[in-house]
Amino acid sequence: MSRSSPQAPDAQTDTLPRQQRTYSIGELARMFEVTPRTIRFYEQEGLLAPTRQGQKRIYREKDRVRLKLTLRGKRLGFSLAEIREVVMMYDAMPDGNARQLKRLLEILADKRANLERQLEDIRLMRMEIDDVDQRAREVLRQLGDDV
Amino acid sequence: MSRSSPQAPDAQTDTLPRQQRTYSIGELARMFEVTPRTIRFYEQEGLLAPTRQGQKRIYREKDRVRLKLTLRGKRLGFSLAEIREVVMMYDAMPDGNARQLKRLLEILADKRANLERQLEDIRLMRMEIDDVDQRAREVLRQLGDDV
DNA sequence: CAAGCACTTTACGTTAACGTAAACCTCGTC
DNA sequence: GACGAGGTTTACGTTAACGTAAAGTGCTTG
Repeated sequence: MSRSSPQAPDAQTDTLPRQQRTYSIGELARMFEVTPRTIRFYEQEGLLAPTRQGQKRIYREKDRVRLKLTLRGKRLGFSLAEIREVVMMYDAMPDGNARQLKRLLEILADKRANLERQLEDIRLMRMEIDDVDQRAREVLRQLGDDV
Repeated sequence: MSRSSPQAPDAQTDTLPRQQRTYSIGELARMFEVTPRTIRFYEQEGLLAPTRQGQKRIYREKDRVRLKLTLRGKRLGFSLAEIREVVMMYDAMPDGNARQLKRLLEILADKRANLERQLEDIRLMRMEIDDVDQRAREVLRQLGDDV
């Protein structure tokens, strides 16, 4: 699997097949509308593992994807610890022992259950919002006659 | 709309039409699997407004529903501030002026958009979970041949 | 009446997830 | 060679959402 690293260190801009593209912290931050601080924090929490070029962080596709997944998880209300749990086990999978793998399956089932409940919650909350919306429009309409 | 309050202050147990039932803080806490502290905190944050009987808090149906909605909102990752915003405006609706109502509609649209994005997030995350699950089972199967 | 619940208030503690500030490199460029 | 744009580390600050502990109230039950 180890591919000989290309010796051209610089000269990348646009024509790269995306698998080899790299990103600076600022780039990623703009892409996902977060601050660099957030990205560094996620690294510190073990969610990202960029390489270095001198002292600067270099992010690969893998890191970008991880960041995306992390932010998605956050939007769904997962804690960074929960997210890390899955992500790290995913990485440890190839050489994972059976116990670890079964544990992973458990966690996944758990997350899935969580998602299902969220779906139901969304359904219910939608209905309530629609309801409130209706009423508000009603009142507005009647107010309109007055104005 | 004002119904004369029934004079029997005690003697309630089971036969009440649920609209008149009241709850203690402990009851509610058990019902929703939260601590009394949480419920008091929500009151302090303006999400609940129980009446008092002496110094004890008395919760009505309305409070129970609010608590339910609040917890649902929390499961979806909303902050208490966001939840309060909607809940309070909902209460202020009947005599709401047009500006307030339009603001409410804005907020609702916002929440709705949020929910839609969450739906998409859930869809994607489900797929990824399914994927990881698949792989894990694969590895487990091959490991099974070995064991 | 002592004991035990269930409740109360007050107040300080804790955790997660960053924000913010200061002080320092390291380029390209004017 | 000063400087501005990006990057770095270190470290303290902040906010939300409660937890936890202490000390008191009020009822009812042995």
